[in-house]
Amino acid sequence: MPGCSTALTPDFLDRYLPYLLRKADQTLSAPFYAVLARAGVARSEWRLLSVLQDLGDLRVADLAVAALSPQPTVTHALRRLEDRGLVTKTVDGDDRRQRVVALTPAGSTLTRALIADATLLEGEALAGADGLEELAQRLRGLTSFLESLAATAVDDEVWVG
Amino acid sequence: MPGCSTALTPDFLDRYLPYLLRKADQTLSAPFYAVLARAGVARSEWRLLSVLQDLGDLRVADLAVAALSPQPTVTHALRRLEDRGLVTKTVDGDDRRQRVVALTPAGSTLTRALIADATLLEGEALAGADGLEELAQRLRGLTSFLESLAATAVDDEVWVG
DNA sequence: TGCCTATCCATTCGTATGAATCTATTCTCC
DNA sequence: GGAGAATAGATTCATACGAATGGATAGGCA
Repeated sequence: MPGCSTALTPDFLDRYLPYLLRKADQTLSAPFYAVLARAGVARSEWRLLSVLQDLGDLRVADLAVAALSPQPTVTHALRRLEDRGLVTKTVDGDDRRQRVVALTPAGSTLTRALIADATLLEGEALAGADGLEELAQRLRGLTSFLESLAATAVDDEVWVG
Repeated sequence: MPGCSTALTPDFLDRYLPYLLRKADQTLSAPFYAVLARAGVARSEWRLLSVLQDLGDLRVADLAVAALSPQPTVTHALRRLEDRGLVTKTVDGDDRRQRVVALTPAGSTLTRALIADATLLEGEALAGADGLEELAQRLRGLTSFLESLAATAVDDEVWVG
């Protein structure tokens, strides 16, 4: 009898926060992913567009951080978006290594439409669910807690080595 | 002046639950991803291993659902894991279309070690954070709420069309 | 039984991904 | 001012990804 059919860590996943977070994300996002597909926008591209719409023009590195994506992935996606005329990249005057990314009017229009759809779908999906603002608050709090920990760890490394 | 530098939907992301979920996941998981990289296990593979360890032997389709991954992605990853001797696939006796996936002893050993690391890292990261069990509870509740909605919607489609 | 449909999983194939690396530019400090 | 370190971002390239599809098996029904 091959394999180890007994679950040796029962309910690990059911208590493992990353799994729960990912599962909630996927379940909640599924309907919107269909919208994106119809619009011909990849998920990685949507992340860039929504960040730009929300935060305004950004350098590539800042965009990568805000969009939770690795920098090369951002550069690739930006080229696709640029080819479609949805964003522009302009060399920063002060530091010519830097490129400032901005939505074009067409990009902004598309993004605002997508955000409207996302908001609508989220509202529909979550109608009847309660404690959402508290959930959001907890998630923000958890993330900033973790980020402050990471910052402290980095500082420690600097001090130690 | 190219672009639309004004943010027309300020704070959309800061209220958009999928973004918050994803951000929390990435921030929390980052240290463990380094562990996976050292172990030579891809994230998609880790998801399969942890599900198998947690739930026991599964058919490919069930594995895909539980691991939150598309079925072809699961099939690809399973081949890699099989090549490394971490899982086995056996044809089900009753229904010969089905393949039952099981961890090998080596796969189970590796997975238990990874789960131990994950648990340890999560514990370290979350030490000092409070209200975690409530957060987990809310996430489970949100997901099952969304899933019941989706089930209802599917039923509706059946009735209507 | 024979046919039609549904289901399970594998495969194909074009594209996206991201680790590693490279180039260009700026900063630091003597 | 010039050498070396540091940083921004582009590029390369091997690989993973997943939508679409195919092949095999099972179920339903005449």
